[in-house]
Amino acid sequence: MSATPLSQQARAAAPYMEGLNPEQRAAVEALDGPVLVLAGAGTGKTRVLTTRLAHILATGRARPWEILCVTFTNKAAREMKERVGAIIGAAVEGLPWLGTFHAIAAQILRRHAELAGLKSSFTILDTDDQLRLVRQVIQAEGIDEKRWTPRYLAALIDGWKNRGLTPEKLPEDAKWAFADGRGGKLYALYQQRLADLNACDFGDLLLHNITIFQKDAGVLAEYQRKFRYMLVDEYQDTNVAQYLWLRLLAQGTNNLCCVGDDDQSIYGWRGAEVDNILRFERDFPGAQVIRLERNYRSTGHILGAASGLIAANRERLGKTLWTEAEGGEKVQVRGLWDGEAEARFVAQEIESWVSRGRKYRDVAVLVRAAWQMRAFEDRFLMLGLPYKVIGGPRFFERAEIRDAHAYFRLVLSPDDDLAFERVVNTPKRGVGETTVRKLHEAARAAGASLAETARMLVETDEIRGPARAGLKAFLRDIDHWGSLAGSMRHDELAGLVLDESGYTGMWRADKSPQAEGRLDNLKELVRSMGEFDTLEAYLEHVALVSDLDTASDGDEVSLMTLHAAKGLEFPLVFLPGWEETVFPSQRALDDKGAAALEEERRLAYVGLTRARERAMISFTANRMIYGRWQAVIPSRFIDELPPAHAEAKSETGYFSHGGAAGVGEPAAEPYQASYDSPGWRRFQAARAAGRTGDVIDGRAREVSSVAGSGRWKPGDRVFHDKFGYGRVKSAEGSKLTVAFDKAGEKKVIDSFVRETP
DNA sequence: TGGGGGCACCTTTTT
DNA sequence: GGTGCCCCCA
Repeated sequence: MSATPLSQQARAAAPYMEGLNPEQRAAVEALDGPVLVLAGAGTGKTRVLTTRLAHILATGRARPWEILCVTFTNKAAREMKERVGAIIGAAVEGLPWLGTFHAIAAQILRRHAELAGLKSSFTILDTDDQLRLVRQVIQAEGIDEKRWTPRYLAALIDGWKNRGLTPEKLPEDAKWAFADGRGGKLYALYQQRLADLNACDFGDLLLHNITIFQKDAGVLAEYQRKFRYMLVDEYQDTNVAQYLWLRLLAQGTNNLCCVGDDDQSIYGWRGAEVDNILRFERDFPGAQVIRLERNYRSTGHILGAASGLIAANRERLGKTLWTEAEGGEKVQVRGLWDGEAEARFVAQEIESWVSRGRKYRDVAVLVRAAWQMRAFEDRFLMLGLPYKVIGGPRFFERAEIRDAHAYFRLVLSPDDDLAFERVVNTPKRGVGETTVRKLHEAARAAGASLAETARMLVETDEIRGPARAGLKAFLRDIDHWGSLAGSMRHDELAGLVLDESGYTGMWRADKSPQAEGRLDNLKELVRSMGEFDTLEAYLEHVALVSDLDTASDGDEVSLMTLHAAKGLEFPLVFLPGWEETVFPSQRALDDKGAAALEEERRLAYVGLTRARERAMISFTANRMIYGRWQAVIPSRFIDELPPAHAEAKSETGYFSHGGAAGVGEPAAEPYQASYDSPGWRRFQAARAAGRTGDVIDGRAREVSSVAGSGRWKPGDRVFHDKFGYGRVKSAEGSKLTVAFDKAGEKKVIDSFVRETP
């Protein structure tokens, strides 16, 4: 027997390599120099990433603390830790530099805070605190905050930070984006306020890192030496600041491996630059590019439909995904009357799926915007169909949780002005706006914190009456809790603070229906604190994590936005609301034009590629948006689906028989339309001619959408989803009176469509 | 100071 | 349609 080649021996010695395809193996073994792994949807990206990490460790190329591994979400970081741990069987605690961009940047910043003008105990502000601070800066400058809103400035500052721009580096023209050229000054003032508070916002974590690295060559060199291998997940979603940060660090060993998919870049509106991934080979000369193109997730038709769709994008590197699971079901496209009909349809399909022995948990409904969820929730609740909303209101962003955190922050540092301001009058202590303004002014004059200032003023006659008593009690409480901090378990202390402050009492006295839920949340909060060693550790955690783990493994349908669905997969996926203005979102198109359209298309691509076995797209003719009826036309993305992989079906007859926006005789029998059916062609023709139906909101003051007021004449024949056929009796202003054939009664209705002759 | 009524607003949201 | 916010009044 001939000797086994060495390479094969090495592979045999590495069981974790078992089952990898050649591309995946190449991505794991390309260890020298920059590497870009273009990993299409469902091609085993996480597997490659974790195996690569294990491989680096197993071959002794680096020790655990010499690897930097960055993800975007805590969930991804956690999953990675678990999977690496499972492969190498070692204590994954030994991977201290595996985490999110922000967590790692915070870790580095705490070590060198003084180089950024902070103390290492700095607090990390959330968006709410950030907004309040921006408002204060605007007010202090005497700028009209109606005309120039804090929200807008906060968004600008965020954008600048995402692009790695400190106030000093801000280009002249950028300053003109706010308050007649005062944008730059306000930005600088905001940064000064942050420094005074020993605080930073999310954007600062990376920005300060970059500043430190650029200012102090010694510190940079330390990290460049330390990180012998660098791995980055979801590279297509990095922003300029993250790119700069990575590039600075990578200049040491140059062993940077980025994994991503340009076709799944969907966070451009948050500052992500697809350009980073498109430019990789130029940014990192000598880079290897490895494509993972074998898809293990979806059927051939689903993959074909998704690939056909994404091919319409110009800005992409290009991949050809393939699968051995050829065939399967074509992607189905359904036209429906309105959102209610769509929800009925989806629910019915789910029930029939389950009646065939499948699970609710195998199903996901993916919407473009959160408001679309309501119609589905209503229907699911009515039917008792089990579902869960993923990524709903965030636990740590709820008012009661943030109030509680403010109390905890005060216990640790009474000089935390933002926390002080937040809860000084919650519950009511008679300390109103006037008193707080007085404190602010005095604090500014004295260069002291609000708490310090309050201590002084309550001893004078500046503050009198209930405000004085309230403040005194508040300060006394803070001191009292602070003195307990050393000697008590922090979760017990937390419960005590919430009780003694009267905060839980406030909610107990509240008779509104939400109050009970808020009390539950507070209880859950105190419970979850027990999982941390100290109050400080807990607060650091919540600052960098957006939500509690709500890992429920119940048998429930998942309802979420397309954004929230990235990284997930389901046997059956519903993609409702594929209508122009909804998806692609008109708002996005208005803001950013062609680039936004490509991003919307990528979002559609992400949606489709979540499906393993079956994908169902639907659209409606009438959509209620913000209480307004709108006539809508099918999304252009539907036209871009290759007919070889998608088919249009209709059982309602709305669009298959439709003249305009699906108005017409309901089909006598379930009607199966294909892509070139007469009904589909009529529908397209009506759409091309702009005849999309006239829609009236019976209660609105004016006729909405394409409907022209006064275009209705007595005798017009109309069709309504609920009431069937009818004739217009009178049309005065926006009020229409219609007699329906079936019911034979006159009635003003919410919406209907005029039949096209 | 605080509550109630009127009114503008309204995408997506990894940290 | 629903909600958060502002203003006005008690």
